[in-house]
Amino acid sequence: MTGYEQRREQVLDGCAHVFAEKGYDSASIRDIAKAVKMSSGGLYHYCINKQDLLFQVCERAFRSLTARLDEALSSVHEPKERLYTVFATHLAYFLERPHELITLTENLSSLEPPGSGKIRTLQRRYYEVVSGVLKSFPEITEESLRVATMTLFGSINWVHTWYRRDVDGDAENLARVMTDLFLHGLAPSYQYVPPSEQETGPN
Amino acid sequence: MTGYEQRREQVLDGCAHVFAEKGYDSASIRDIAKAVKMSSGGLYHYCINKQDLLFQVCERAFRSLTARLDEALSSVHEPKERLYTVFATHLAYFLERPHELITLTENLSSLEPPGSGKIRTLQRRYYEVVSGVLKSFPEITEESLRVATMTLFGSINWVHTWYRRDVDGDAENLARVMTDLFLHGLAPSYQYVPPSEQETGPN
DNA sequence: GCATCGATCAATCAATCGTCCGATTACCTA
DNA sequence: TAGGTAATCGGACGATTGATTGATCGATGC
Repeated sequence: MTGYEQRREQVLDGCAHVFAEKGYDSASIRDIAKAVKMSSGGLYHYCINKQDLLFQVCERAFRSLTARLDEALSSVHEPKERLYTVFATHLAYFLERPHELITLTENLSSLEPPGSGKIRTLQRRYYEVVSGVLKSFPEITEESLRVATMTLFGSINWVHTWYRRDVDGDAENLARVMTDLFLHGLAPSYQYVPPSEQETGPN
Repeated sequence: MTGYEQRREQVLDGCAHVFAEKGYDSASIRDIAKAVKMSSGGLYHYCINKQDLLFQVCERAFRSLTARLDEALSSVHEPKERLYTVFATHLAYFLERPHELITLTENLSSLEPPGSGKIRTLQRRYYEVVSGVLKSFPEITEESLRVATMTLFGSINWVHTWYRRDVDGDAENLARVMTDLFLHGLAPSYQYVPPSEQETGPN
């Protein structure tokens, strides 16, 4: 990796930090420059504008996250273990580089075309992989697959708002509890029936 | 309700719209003024500053959401039905006033003291109610209660990023699918055991 | 019909924004 | 050490920000 590329990595690290803590819109170029110990003008040797910085952060994060998941899933074939792998890989990445995933979940809506389109492609690919893992469970219906996948993403992407290392343990522990919740549910032996159907439906 | 209070409601509605669509930071006072058909100066008859507008939107949303959930839960006592009530109430509110809940989930981090503290109190109260519903399930352990509650919130608060009325149906349908997922899970008859424990643990 | 008062307006303030640019430094090669 | 390129700096630009002001509008009470 050249010196330029190394410095660029540092710049993107600083961007992720600032974006995650202040939000893209209220993070100024001068904030970022200060975080990477550079003048605001000097930043423009590593991007074409502020939008491009957000794009580069998101792209790098999505690519490395996807690469890790592909690698981890390649050696796991049992459905339940694959589900655990999804949780564990994503959560481990979050604990390792929280600012990147926070930027991804909190500031992706600030990304404008054409960058937003490219990121959406990476996002869709990640979705397909996770959705494929869920599809291997026989209980999943075509109707519930979409909701289940989105529910899983919601669960994972919300972690950064409440996670505390001293209370919630490491990624493996969290992944175990969440996997268990997704496999069992709260009351595995009962089927919920809305009140309007309770006279005729099973309970 | 006085004329002033009516106009104030309209102002807050407009704020919620603009905050939800542009985000608090990049929403300017002029954007809000245009949305409520008023000059930027005139807005300051209904707030002390821009922060106060965000606070008022969040407070109003949290109070009415909590009131609805309290009311709905007061006549439901069976655990599974109470869980469904949580989903249905929250999702119905989202479909009815999406901009308010989007503002709540996307822009709460832009709220500064002292307003943020007051909102956090309302938030905690809402958490306690939902957590209480989950606690009534015998399968819930003390360790998993926190994770389960936060997972539930993550699932619900993520809906605004993917929901499409034509694909995903109304609030009752969505609540039914999500309740089912939380009760059953994906593979209710199996218990997940991490690979490292597979030699000795049950499977 | 006059006075009063809350509501709203256009105009404006200093501050900060993203971006750009010429000057300057740092570093590598010959 | 000389020369050239890449990296960085500090200051400047016009535009926009949140906020404030005095003037004006319209309804209400007397």
